[in-house]
Amino acid sequence: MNLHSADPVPSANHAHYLGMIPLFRRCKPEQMARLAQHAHIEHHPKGKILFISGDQTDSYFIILNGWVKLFRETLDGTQAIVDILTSRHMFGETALFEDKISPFSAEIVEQSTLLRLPLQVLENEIAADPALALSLLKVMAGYRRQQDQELEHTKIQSAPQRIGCFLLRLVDQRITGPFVIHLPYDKTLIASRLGMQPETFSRALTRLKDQTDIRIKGATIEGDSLDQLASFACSACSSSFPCKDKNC
Amino acid sequence: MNLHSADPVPSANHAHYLGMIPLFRRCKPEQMARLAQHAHIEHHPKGKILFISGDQTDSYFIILNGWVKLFRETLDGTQAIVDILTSRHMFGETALFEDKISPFSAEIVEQSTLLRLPLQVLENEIAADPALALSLLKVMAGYRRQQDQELEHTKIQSAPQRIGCFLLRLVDQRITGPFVIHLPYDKTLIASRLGMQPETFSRALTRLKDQTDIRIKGATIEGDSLDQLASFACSACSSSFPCKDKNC
DNA sequence: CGAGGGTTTGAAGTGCATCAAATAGTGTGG
DNA sequence: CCACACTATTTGATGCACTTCAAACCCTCG
Repeated sequence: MNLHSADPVPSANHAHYLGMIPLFRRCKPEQMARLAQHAHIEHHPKGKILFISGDQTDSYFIILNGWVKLFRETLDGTQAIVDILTSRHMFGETALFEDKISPFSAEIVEQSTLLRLPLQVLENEIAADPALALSLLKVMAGYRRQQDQELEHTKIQSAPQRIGCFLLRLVDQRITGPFVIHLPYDKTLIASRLGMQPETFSRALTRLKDQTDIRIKGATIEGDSLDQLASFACSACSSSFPCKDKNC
Repeated sequence: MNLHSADPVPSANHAHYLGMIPLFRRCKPEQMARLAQHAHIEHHPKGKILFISGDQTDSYFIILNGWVKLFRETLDGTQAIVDILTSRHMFGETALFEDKISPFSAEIVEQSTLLRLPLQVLENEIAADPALALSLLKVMAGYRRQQDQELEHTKIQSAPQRIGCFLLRLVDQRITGPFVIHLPYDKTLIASRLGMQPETFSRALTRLKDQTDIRIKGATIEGDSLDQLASFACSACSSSFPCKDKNC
């Protein structure tokens, strides 16, 4: 397996990908071209560490496909997962405001294709374009709200409720009829994403099944309506269902 | 007690306060004057609710003195405390990126003097001045890192460790000799700030005392060196002591 | 088929929450 | 200055949720 392969296609072609993420949605074509000017595509195998918390870094990334885990770890090796991201998510841009030091580590958890972009160019564009700065501010405010809710959840939701909330974020919450959910990655990884042990996850999922009407077959979960799931999961949440922005 | 008293002094005099907070430290005098143009000073008694999560809001605040609690609550009344702030802290500016809806509630926990400022003016200045936008981005990145660490702490630190970490944030971490710490507010409030019950706080503080060399007399805590406290509290933390920016 | 990782189940332990009650501390009016 | 009321804090007893350790099971893939 190749650890990293660069794509020879000219950078201008990569600008197209930038339009997929919220931060750059309103950029003008020439600005996108500048932002993408030194971009290149990278393929990474499962397990690859992109960078370590505390590292100096010059790049930020957009995920074209695959899954990436952001985490921090203590001296004794315990991991605290910051987030797990997939297609159309961006990461690493935070380093721009931390003296180019990344506040977390990043690891590929499913074989992934990434677009690597230079922080320097982003910095220049932000300094010159208040609209882009405002856009990034909005994105950061969103991160913050998401984190707020996560904190709230770990404090006041039970393990089964956190799982229910996690499941709700995997589907289109507007659908009213039957639904099918495919767990996007390992149950073990979901468990640590939710801050619990694999054993706890397994048992909590069983409890969730008993208390709602969902059915579980391996990594597939289905049910006849989201209502029961939502009322179970969201009863200990300050925001109401359906959750804005898929953050329960 | 008066619920709210406006100050008659012209707004230009208030610009001086803006220089105290990181966001505005580098602003030019005329920009500060514009930012402060509709500011006014408010005095609020303990218990006063400034605004409720979900409220439309037009103002942000700078605390001149006192203590303010930011929190969210669920349908059943459980509170999740977002932060507790004092002099030289700013709050409420997040609403700018959330359609002027505040994502949390704010309550005065100790009689406070606040400077109330209009969001609209801040919005205008940011849109016109990339340097100010960058400054706000830096502030927001700081919030994010702080939250990240808080999340990590609630997940992997024990109650006594969280208290130790909280204490370390109250002192100048560079001092090497004996130290004295005064708890800034109610133990009950500290407990909920740290996401635990008052009873748990009391017991955890006792356990912390047993495992380190600190001495406790009411709201005063002292010891001969921070080392032992730090090595106890920070062993389950991804950042190392002394903690950058007083965030252990 | 057999090896190995992911997942589940069982049993026991730990830490925090909860309920209840005692104690300390603070401010009040007499 | 004292007694009282009220709140903050501590202590005790008990319960529950999650963790930990151990082992079984299952599923995939060579």
